[in-house]
Amino acid sequence: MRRNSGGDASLLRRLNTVAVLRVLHTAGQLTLTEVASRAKVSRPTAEDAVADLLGRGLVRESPPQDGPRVVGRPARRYEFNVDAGYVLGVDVGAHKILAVAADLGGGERAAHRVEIEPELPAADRLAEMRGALRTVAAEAGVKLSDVRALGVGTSGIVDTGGKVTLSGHLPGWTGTHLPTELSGLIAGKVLVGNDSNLAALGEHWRGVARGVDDVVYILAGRRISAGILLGGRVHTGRHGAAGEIGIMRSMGWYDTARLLRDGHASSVELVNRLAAGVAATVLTIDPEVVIIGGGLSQAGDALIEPLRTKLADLCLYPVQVEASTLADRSVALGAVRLALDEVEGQLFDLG
Amino acid sequence: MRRNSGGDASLLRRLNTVAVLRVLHTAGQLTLTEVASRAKVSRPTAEDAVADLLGRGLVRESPPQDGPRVVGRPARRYEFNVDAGYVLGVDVGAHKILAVAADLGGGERAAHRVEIEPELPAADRLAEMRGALRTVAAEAGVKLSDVRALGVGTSGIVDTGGKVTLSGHLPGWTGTHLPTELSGLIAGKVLVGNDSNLAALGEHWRGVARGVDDVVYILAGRRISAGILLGGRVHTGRHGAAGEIGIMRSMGWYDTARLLRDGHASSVELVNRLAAGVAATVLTIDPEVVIIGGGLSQAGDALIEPLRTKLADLCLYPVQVEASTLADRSVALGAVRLALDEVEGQLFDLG
DNA sequence: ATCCATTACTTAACCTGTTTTCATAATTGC
DNA sequence: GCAATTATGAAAACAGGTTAAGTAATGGAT
Repeated sequence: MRRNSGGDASLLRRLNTVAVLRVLHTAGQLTLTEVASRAKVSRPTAEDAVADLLGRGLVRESPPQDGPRVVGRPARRYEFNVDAGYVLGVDVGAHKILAVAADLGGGERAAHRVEIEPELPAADRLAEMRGALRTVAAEAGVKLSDVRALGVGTSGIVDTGGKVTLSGHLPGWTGTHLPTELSGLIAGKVLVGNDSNLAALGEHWRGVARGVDDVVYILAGRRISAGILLGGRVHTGRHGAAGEIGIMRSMGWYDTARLLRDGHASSVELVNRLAAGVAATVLTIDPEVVIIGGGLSQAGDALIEPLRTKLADLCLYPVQVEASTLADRSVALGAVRLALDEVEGQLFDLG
Repeated sequence: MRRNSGGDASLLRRLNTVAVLRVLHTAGQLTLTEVASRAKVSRPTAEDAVADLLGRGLVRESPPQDGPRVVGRPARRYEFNVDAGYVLGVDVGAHKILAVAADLGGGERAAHRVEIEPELPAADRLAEMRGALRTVAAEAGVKLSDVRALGVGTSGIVDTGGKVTLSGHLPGWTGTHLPTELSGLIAGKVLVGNDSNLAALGEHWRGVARGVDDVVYILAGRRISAGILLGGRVHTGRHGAAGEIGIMRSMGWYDTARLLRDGHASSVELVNRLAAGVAATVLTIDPEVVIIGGGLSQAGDALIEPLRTKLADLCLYPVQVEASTLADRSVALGAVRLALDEVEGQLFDLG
């Protein structure tokens, strides 16, 4: 909200209205008196703002409380209207498409999963994706015109405009401009993110990284990449390629993955190579927590424990290492969160 | 400036005053009409704000223009008062202490350099530092009571509170809490940063990274570490250890440095090992530019050119590689910038 | 030297929005 | 039914910003 220009009284009104909305968004149901005190405005101002927000459908009156009555005239209660709009999030991977619908409060309304073939051409993949999004919206009872933003998580490298500039293993996927392909579907904006970055965002929101703002998420499977959250925000880098540590020579992940597939690699060697790559990232970023996700994370403590030990040896400071708790839903949830961030930015940054 | 509470008309006044100050800070000399139009307030409001800022000494009237006169009543011109306060920056290293004094406009007023012995005990090093700061202030004609902030750059790992939690080669330096040691000296706040981070900040401000917001600065000498700027802000990490890539096993910098000292390492091997370490950081961060500084950077193009080639080979995207242009002044300048950021934050975030 | 065009400065009236204050409404407990 | 308590609503007071009109200072033309 870094304004570098001034304003008149109408700015003040917008500021106060946003402050009231914010208060109602973070707290649950509140009386006008509570709203006024939390937003640090007088009661009449709070009343004005709430009336305004009611008119715009962003706030609604809560049903009467059934709790123990107290003395005095009972106050009306108001709450953020989570049905003021909806967002969709979708994870499009090699083997599956997972779409999730949520309300503006972040409440999940529906999820829909489609299994697909890795070899599926880009056009068909896109068609499946559109179908999954339509289905999940229908299941949630959400009209696509009420969808305020759509988050998309995809493997590969995504530039700031939402174009997939490099995808190693999805046929024809490189060069796909996802906002163009999907913008006709919904009313709102389309936001695209790299899968490991969105997985990090998902774990930050609903998973093991709740409350932790500096996070590295390691997506470990056939390939390996890292998703990076700094200050709670996704770090994408100049080309959107931040965290693409899989091609690091010294790490030898390609070789390891090949050996692993052929059954030649011992788990000790696997852990050592994984640890070397993770250490490079941890030493660079110095995060608070490292989350292990992707196919390899299904190994559970058998992988995590030795990795912890090895990492403690390689790094300057011990770093918390955790397994993903959202399994293969983390990317889709991160996509939802990306969409929610966009909508909340619109709601809170002006009026 | 993320306010989550509202306000009354007095907030509006503070907002407008800050907007006017900002306009005057970024532009040079402006007439009231220009101020009003740039700050998007009416002329009387701009006049009020300027009068207020004049009273607080943050703005001053400019001397009459000597340019070609135009028709009409000549306007008075106002400018940000760079003498409203001063900042100091100091780089304390193994071999030297470099202190710089600057005004609030970032103009350098004096610099003072002291050569010291690497073995100097911490107490003596602190004493030399205080002396250098007093000297540079005196040379600049600045009273220490007018110093609004002091930035300190030191090698080693610095936590968020400004304590040196780990310093490998300065005797007794580990555990030094620099704000405590130096706060009696000046009126303002003491801010501490790691040397490579501040070097990155310095290059961003006055060096080769001007206008580039995602920067990795490689401090390469006996030891190696990286300073990281993301979105123009220093990234320190959880423990302040972000960029401490020197201990990375796969990189073998320790060995290389030893071989180098003994004359056994070829420059090819040196470049290869350096490139491996830098690539690990570049792949993780995906910065726009990599700056090579420290002792090794004196090799100039003989180092930079092969490094560019090797990095292009190791990384996914070609990254711009440049030699530091500030030589051994980058840390001190970064320390000045750190102090200026603090002061500007105070000036602009409220009134 | 005087007057005019031009631009800057100053002041007063008006508007928007917030706060304070006071009166009124709705509920519980006796 | 009445007192105590708490919420609601309306009016007056206040602060700050904008618009608009008048005043001051300068260069150039006559």
